[in-house]
Amino acid sequence: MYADIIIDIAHEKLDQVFQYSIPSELEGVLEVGMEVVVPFGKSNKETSGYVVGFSEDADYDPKKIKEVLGRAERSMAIESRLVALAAWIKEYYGGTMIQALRTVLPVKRKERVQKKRRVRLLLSEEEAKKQLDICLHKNQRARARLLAGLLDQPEQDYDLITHKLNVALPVIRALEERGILTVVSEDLLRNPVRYKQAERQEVQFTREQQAAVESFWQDYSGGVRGTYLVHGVTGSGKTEVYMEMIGRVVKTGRQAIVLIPEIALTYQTVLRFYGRFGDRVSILNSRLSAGERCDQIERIRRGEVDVMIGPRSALFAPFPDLGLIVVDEEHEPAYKSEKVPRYHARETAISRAGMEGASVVLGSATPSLEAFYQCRNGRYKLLELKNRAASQSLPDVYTVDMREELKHGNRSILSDRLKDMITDRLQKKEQVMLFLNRRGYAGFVSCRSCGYVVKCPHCDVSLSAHKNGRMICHYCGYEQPSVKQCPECGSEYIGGFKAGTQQIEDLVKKIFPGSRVLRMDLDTTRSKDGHEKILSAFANEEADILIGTQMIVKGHDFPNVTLVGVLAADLSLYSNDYQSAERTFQLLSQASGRAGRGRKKGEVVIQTYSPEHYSIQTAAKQDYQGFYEEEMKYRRLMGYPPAAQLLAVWLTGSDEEHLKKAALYLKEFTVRINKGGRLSVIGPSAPYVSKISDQYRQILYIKSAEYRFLIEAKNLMEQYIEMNTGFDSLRIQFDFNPINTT
DNA sequence: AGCACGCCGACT
DNA sequence: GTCGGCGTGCTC
Repeated sequence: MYADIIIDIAHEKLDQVFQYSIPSELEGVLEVGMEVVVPFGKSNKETSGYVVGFSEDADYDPKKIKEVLGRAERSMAIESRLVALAAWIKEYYGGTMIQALRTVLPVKRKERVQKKRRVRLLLSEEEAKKQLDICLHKNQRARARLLAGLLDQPEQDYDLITHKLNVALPVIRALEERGILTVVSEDLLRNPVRYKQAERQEVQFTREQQAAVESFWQDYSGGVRGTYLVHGVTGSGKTEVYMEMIGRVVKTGRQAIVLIPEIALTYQTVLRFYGRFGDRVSILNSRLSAGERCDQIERIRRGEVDVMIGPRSALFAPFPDLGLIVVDEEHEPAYKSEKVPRYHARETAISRAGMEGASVVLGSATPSLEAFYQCRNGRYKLLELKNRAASQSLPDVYTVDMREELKHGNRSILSDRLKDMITDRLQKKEQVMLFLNRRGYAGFVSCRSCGYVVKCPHCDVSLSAHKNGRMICHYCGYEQPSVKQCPECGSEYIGGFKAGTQQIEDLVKKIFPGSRVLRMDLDTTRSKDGHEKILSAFANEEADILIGTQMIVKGHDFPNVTLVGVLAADLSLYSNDYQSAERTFQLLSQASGRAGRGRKKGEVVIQTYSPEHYSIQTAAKQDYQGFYEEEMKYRRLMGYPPAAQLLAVWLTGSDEEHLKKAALYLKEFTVRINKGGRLSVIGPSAPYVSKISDQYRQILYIKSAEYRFLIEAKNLMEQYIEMNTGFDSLRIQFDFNPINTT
């Protein structure tokens, strides 16, 4: 029995597992995640490392394997628990242990950055020049380079010098001994987040809010830990509920993490938390510099922080006694990591909470099917907020059948009804949002006359039109030629959707001359703060109409918006993945939630070619349960999550033929290991984007009733890939219950 | 990262 | 020949 140990994740060259034998006194004592001391290198220097696993036999010359010396003196309990979480992530999502550790312990590498080292020249220019001559004379090239560099600029960054001048540590040390230069390390723990005094608004809880808090607190104070789903409509005051729960947990001396999708981390949200918890709140986000982030971690270590707010990565805040993790907007695809390990923050939060005796509170207006499914199973507890807190009423929603518009001879993107309503709002000096639903659009083909969409006969997802005139299913690889006529009604109005936000802007300006129009999409938000500028201009009523893609439906309340128009609601409905209906329901619900956030009542117009589709009908009625029931029927029938579990295996390589062959071999292997028909294998096939910068891609799907069978299959595939050199030139990644974010 | 090894030019 | 500096490669 050997222990697999990682020495130091800070350095890439040590980015591997080292095997050590276990002395008898440590047998049974060592656990995954434990910090140990081992002899390392030629001088057997005592170094600390983490146990990341165990193996029966040696992968290395057994004569050279050394023994673990013992447990680390001041082994930090928090880090051990995070390493254990990394081990769980590796097992659950695939990838290497090092990748998992990097995800979980990003702090380690920053410890050095904190002690920023600088090299300072101690001699005068004259003396230094003399030294430089001596060095040149003695042919000490590295020293000369260093001196010349310092003559240029007497004080420089240590890392900069070692990299740019290509000087190694011994050179610097030698000169330091001679009193020519000195290495200064400054400890810069900068001030924590700029704390602004925010007045705390006293809130009166609604009966629903109160009930949700008490239901949670009754369990928590009674020692019961669990997972809760707060299902609350937009404007129902979910944040207040979280803050009350957190406040009570913090009072017991434990800490809390609040996860939010990165884009939703607005200044306003943070201010509300500051208002309540003062400077015992900290934030982590991508806008903080590496140093600032490191300081926040240090503050956590010193016990100066009770509440950490941040995106996905904030989940790994090293709190000593974590009591609660809140995952707001739990359904957001941003919670799924797009890098290996492709972990899902919701599931990982639940796993961490389980390890540390904490509870988890999920929140959403449109819960993911996964989360609601667990409520139905009784694994999560459902807490409902059905009414808006400020007693605003929910908007009225109308659907417009665009097939009828075509019949009446209106071939424009805007329906007559929407045009009339926009005219009305312009007169009343109220504002309008037009939302073009382009999420997940992947070239599906539909009939504008009857709404028919060409689908894969095996997978029940829409086919993608490719430039070669063929239509392909990206799940199983089924292919057929493009259609010129609708197979259903024979109409020639069949094809892909072509209009973008630019065309809509032009059209709106033409139909409503004199109206002030703002457009928000990737083009107009490219500049720094472009996003914020457009939204605040619209909030200041500098424009009447805001046109945009899904980015306009998130956050920001515009009290004067009384009309929201959803154009082409179908675009996300027929994107070629199994979650398209769920995405559509979420987007339509969110878009509707933007209307009528002020005193005036809001209205929503949904334009669609498929008004009969359940995701559109239930979204119009704001009927989540109805949607859930219908969607689960489809997921059960097709064996998609959460009714079953799905594993995507991505293969990437530069040689297309070799890649395809390897994908087939891997498929055959999975068929061989499929004991008792627990797995069903689909593909391999080319994904919608089948080539990125000359790297071809293939994808293989494996379905199973239970997640653990997929983990088993993943582990066996990893072994198989490791053993067969044919896979060496390829990159293979596992993605459990994949989420399509394109 | 930190250490040893081995190459290569300079000098007793 | 030997000494010392500097690049390179390895660490279970």
